[in-house]
Amino acid sequence: MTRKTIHDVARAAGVAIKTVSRVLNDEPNVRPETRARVLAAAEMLQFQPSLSARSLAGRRSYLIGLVYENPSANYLVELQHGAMARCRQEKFRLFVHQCSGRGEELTRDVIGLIDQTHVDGLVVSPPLSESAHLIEALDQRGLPFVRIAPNDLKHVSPYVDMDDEGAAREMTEHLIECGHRRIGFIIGHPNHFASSLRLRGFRAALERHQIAFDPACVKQGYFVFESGLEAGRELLTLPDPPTAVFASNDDMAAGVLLAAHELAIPVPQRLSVAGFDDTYIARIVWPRLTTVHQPSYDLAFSATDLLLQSLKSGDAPKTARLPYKLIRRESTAPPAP
Amino acid sequence: MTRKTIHDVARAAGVAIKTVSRVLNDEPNVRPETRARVLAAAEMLQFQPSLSARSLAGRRSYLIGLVYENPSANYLVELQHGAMARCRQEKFRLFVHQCSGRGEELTRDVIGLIDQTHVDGLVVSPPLSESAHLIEALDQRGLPFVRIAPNDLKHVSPYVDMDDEGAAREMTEHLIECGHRRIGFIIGHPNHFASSLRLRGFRAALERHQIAFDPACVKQGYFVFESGLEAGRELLTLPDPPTAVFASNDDMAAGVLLAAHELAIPVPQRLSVAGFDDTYIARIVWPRLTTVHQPSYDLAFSATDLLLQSLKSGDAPKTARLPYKLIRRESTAPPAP
DNA sequence: CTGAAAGCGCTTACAG
DNA sequence: CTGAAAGCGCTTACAG
Repeated sequence: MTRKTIHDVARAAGVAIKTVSRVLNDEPNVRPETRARVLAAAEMLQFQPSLSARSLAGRRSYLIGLVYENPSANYLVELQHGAMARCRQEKFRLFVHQCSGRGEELTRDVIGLIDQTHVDGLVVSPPLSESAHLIEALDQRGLPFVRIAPNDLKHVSPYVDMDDEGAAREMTEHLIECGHRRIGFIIGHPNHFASSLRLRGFRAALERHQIAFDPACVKQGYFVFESGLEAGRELLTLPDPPTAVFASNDDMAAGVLLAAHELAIPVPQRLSVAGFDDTYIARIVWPRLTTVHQPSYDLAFSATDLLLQSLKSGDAPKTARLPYKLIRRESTAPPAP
Repeated sequence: MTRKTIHDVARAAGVAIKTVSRVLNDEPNVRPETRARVLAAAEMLQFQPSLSARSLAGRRSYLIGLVYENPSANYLVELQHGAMARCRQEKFRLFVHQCSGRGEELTRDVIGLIDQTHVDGLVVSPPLSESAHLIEALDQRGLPFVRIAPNDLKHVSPYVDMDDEGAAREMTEHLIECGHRRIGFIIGHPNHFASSLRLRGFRAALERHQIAFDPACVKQGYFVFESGLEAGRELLTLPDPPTAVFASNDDMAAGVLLAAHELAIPVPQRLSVAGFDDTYIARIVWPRLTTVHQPSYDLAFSATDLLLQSLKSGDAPKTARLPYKLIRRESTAPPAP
C-alpha cells in the first residue's frame, strides 16, 4: 500500500502533473471537464498530496504554528481547537508549540520552530504576544503572525483581543450594584498585560462610584489556583474583610472559594466571589462562578482567520475586537445586612 | 535573512554536503575533527535542517502524531506535554490531531493525517486505541504506533496502560474500610474500555467484602461533569441513598459534589465522594477530592518513548504498565453514625 | 487551456 | 573516512 503521488493521478486522468497541481490548488486555467476528470482520479486513488513536497517545492507549507507559554489547560485547549477549526476549513495544519524561556532564548526557540517546520505563519498567544524581543525577531524574519491580546496595539501586525478593561469595570459595577462597597481584588500574573487592564477596569468602576481605593484589599496573584487561595485567605482574615472579592481569573476565584469554605464563610450569603474567563471550572465549583466570558475559542479562530487572510492577500493587517459577556451565576449576591 | 542550507554549512566547513548530513544524523564514519568542524560551521550559521526536505528525501520525517478524540482538557494537555517532552529529547516534533468521526470515517481521517504529514508513527490515545477499524488500518499501513490504555492486549503493537481495575478496587476498599456499606457508582463513557475495568474493580471489592451489588446504586455517566451532576442527583434522592459515591472520573465526581451541595448534604460528613484521574479539578473543588492518580503525563511520555524505540530498532514491541496512586483528600470519611 | 523542464534541501545508494 | 549523482513529490517559471 504505497503512497499515491501526483504522477499516479496524472496518469489516471490522462493529463500532465502540472494540471493535477493546478486543480489541487484551485488555480485558474483548467477546463471544467479536465478539472472534473482530475478530481475523480484523485478521489478514486484516495490521493493525499505530500505536505513536505509542497512545502519544499513551493513557498507555502500549509502549516501554521500556535505558540504558547504556560496557560491554564482549559484556556489552552480552547485556543488550540479554535485555531484547528479554522485551519481545517482551508486544509492547513496546525503545529502547537509550547515555548520555553524568555527574551533571547524564547526567540531562538520560536525561530527554530520556523526554520525547521517552514510554518507559513504564527498565532502568538499571551503572554508571548507581549515579548518585544520575539515580536521584533518575527518582524525581521518577515514571517506573518497574528497576536492574541497583545500589549502594543500600535505595532503593524494584526491582532485580536477583547476589552479586558471594560469587562473588569462592568463586573466591578455588578458587585457595586449588588450593594458591595468593600471589594477585594486579586491581580493576575504580572507578565500578562491583561492583568493591568483588569486592575484598571476595577479601579475605574470604584472611581466612577466614588468608592475609595484601599490598597489593603488588593493582592497580587499569578493566575493559578494556589495564588488565589493564598490571596483569599489573606483578604478574608483582614480586620475589616471585604464583602466581595473579584479575582482576575476563574482559577484564582476558585481559590478564594476554597478559602471561604475553609473559614466557614458562606458564599454568596456573606461573601460574593467573581471570576474572569468563564472556563470550565467556573461551572463546576460550588457555588458556580459569576464571571466574564472570554471568547478564547473565538479569539484563536479569529486570529487564525486573520493570519490566513494575510497569507492569501498580503494585505494590510487587520484587527478584531471580540465581545465579552458578563455571566451571572450563584457566587455573587447582595451583602449580608 | 534567507534560510541556511546544508550547502552553506558544507561550504563553510570545507566538506561535501553528504558529510554534513552524516554529522547531523550522528552517522558513523566521520573523523572527529571533521565532525567538529561541521558542527562549528552549523552553529555559526545557526543552521536548522529543513524538516520537509528530510522528510521528502529520507524515509523519516522526525514527526510523530498524537491522535485523540475528545478527552477532558486537563487530561489532554497532560498527554500532549508528556509526548512533547519525550519528542524534544530526540529532536522529534509532535503533531496533535483531534480526530473526528468513528469507524471508517475516523480511519480515513487518521490515514489522511499520515499521508499528508508523513508522520513516522502515532501515539493513539483512548478511546481511539480501542477502535478495531482504525487499528486494523494502521496495521495494514505498516505504520508504527503505540496505544494508550487499549482494550485488546493481545494485539502485537506496543501499549502503555495502568491497572484501572486494581485502582478502582482499591478505592472501593478505601470506602469500605471507612465503614461505608451502601456505595453508589457512576460508570464512565461506554466507549471507553477503562469504564468497564473500573466498574469491574468496584464490583470485585464489593464481592471480596461480601457486600451485595445493588443495581439501583449504579448509574451510567459519560465522563463529563453534567452526567455526574445528573447521576448524583438521582443517587442522592433515592429512597435509601448511598452514603458514598465513587465516580469513574473527577469531572463526574465534581458533579456529584455539586448535587450534594444543592441538596444541602454535607461532604464528607453525610456523604463521601471519590473520583478518578487526579486532574486539576480534584484539587480545586470543595472539599478536595479523594481520587486515584492516573499518570497521564507519564503514560504519554512512556508511549512516545516506546514508539521512538521501535522506530530506532524495529524491535519487538514492548509494553509498560504504570503505577497509579490512591490520593486521600477531604471528600471521603466514615459515614455519619 | 496545457505541458516539459528545473529545482526546493535534504537522504539514499553507490563509488572510491 | 569522504564524495558525486540521483531522486523524494511537489511547485515555479516558462513555453506553446
